[in-house]
Amino acid sequence: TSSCISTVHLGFGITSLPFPTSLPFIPASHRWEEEKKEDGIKWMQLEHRGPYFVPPYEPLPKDVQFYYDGSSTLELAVFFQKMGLYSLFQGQPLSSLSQEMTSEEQEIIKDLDKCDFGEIHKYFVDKNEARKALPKEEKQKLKEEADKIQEEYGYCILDGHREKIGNFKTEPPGLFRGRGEHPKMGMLKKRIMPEDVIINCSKDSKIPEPPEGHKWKEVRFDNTVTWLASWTENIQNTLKYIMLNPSSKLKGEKDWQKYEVARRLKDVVHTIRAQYRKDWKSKEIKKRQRAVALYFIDKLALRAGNEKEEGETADTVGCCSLRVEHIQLHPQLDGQEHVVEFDFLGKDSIRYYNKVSVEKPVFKNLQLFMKNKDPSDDLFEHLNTTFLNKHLQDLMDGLTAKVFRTYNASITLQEQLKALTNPEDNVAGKLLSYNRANRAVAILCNHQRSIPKTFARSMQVLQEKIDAKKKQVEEAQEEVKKAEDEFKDTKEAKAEVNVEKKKKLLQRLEEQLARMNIQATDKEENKQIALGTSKLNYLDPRITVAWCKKFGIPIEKVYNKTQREKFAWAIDMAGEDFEF
DNA sequence: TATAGGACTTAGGATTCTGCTT
DNA sequence: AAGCAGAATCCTAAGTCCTATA
Repeated sequence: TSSCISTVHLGFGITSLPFPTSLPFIPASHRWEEEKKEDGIKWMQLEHRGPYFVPPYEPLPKDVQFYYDGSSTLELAVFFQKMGLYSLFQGQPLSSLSQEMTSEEQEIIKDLDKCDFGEIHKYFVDKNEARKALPKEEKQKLKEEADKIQEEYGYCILDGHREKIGNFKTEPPGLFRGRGEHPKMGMLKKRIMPEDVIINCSKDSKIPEPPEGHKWKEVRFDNTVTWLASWTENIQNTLKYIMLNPSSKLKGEKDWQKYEVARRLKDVVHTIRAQYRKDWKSKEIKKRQRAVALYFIDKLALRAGNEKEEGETADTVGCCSLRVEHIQLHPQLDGQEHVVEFDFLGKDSIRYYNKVSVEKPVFKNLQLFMKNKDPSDDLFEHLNTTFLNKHLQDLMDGLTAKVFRTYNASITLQEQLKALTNPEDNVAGKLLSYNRANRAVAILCNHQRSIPKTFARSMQVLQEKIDAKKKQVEEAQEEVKKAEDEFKDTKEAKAEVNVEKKKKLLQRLEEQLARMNIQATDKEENKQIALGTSKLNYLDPRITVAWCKKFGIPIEKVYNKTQREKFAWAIDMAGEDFEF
């Protein structure tokens, strides 16, 4: 049941949603008039230039050779070294690659260890160096050329407005790099040709021209979807799309709608929690499994966990697809009762590791679900995301498993901001509180990043600065003492002034040291946590906007240009008393 | 009811840019 | 001018959830 978009003229062109928001929206400007759209209709006019095709393969100069015991050059060899994947394939069979080689090549190339990419590698390293060393004017020229492409292909017209496109370039051919232990790692991703591409636009628009001598696979006029072009990629045989940038009205509206659904969950979440607690004792095992899974999704912000085709992707799971081997039960652990230890790979093969004390019925149910099962058996064998989401839909219109993540993330930010922000703090102190609130959410959602390569070094630099500052503080302390002694001896006014002066200096240095220590703590706490994902996808931007307004923080301190563009709707809409 | 296909959001890593220090 | 670190941006994989079909 998709929501119908009705028409109310809102400031920067966001049409209103079918459900009311708690705050009146005061239009900042009337940029355009909207026509009412029917249910499921996404646009009335769509015009664009089609995708920008990445430059064709450039053969290597004759003197740059790929060697295999003897010698031969092929495009594949270039991908190999260019993507730095060679080492991943050493000692492995060439099965996925052999289909890309000519039979002649297959006859020759049997063993990757005998492949010599040295010259090709050097060629690209040199080329890269040369590019970096280019004079300023040359670099400027390249920049202008890129800007021109962006200008020509990077925008479309949607319902009379020029909108930025998110990804207007076709993906270049290369070796597929999946995340984690991906069975298709290293397969050749084919070049996208115009003949592969479906164009979507409006009938009466200027239909994009395919590149000289080529044809589109199809041109269609489907205004029930938002994509501009699509093609099927050859690795997983799935569709890829060209879509609008998050700054666009279409995406902004959708984003707003997402948070409104999450806010509606806020009103009923207590009922839902009462319901699943009741269901823990249901006679039907299926209901019990659903209730325990929902508890995890709510409490731990786990993803739904759809089934995946085995052997096609890395072995990762979400809530419904958890297996017995992914949890361990501890009746007692570290002074806590009913502890569940989670250890599994989630989206992007990011490890989820957590020890959680759960309510007793949950623990008992888990023991029941695990009884007489192998480690590789499903924990919730009667459950899947369809069944769970159907149930959620009955509990609230538009409710699905992922709404809990949005809801819990946003409500956590709001609560944490309330708890952590000290009105007496300066801007830097308040921003630290904001980051901490943001971090609480990132931890909840398990948004991780690899520790930056430069982390240890930059931490060391900071530590050295702290040590130096400590020394300064100590010296200043001695200075104060010296000055005090002198004053005691002489009782001169000049000496008294000096004491005050030294004390002030000491105080300033101590403050600087405290700030540095905070910075170091912040850095350390943040090294493995990615704040960006929650900020961009889970936190209702109106909470942030309201917080900024309330405490006089300039919005640029928390949102960069791109983020301000994406959240333009919220910046216009939210007052300081906005409540999620 | 199961499955496949389709459309869309969410995700972390790689690359590029920026602004500072040396 | 070069070198660097951190921020911003780009890239595209990997999820969710819906609909159509058998």
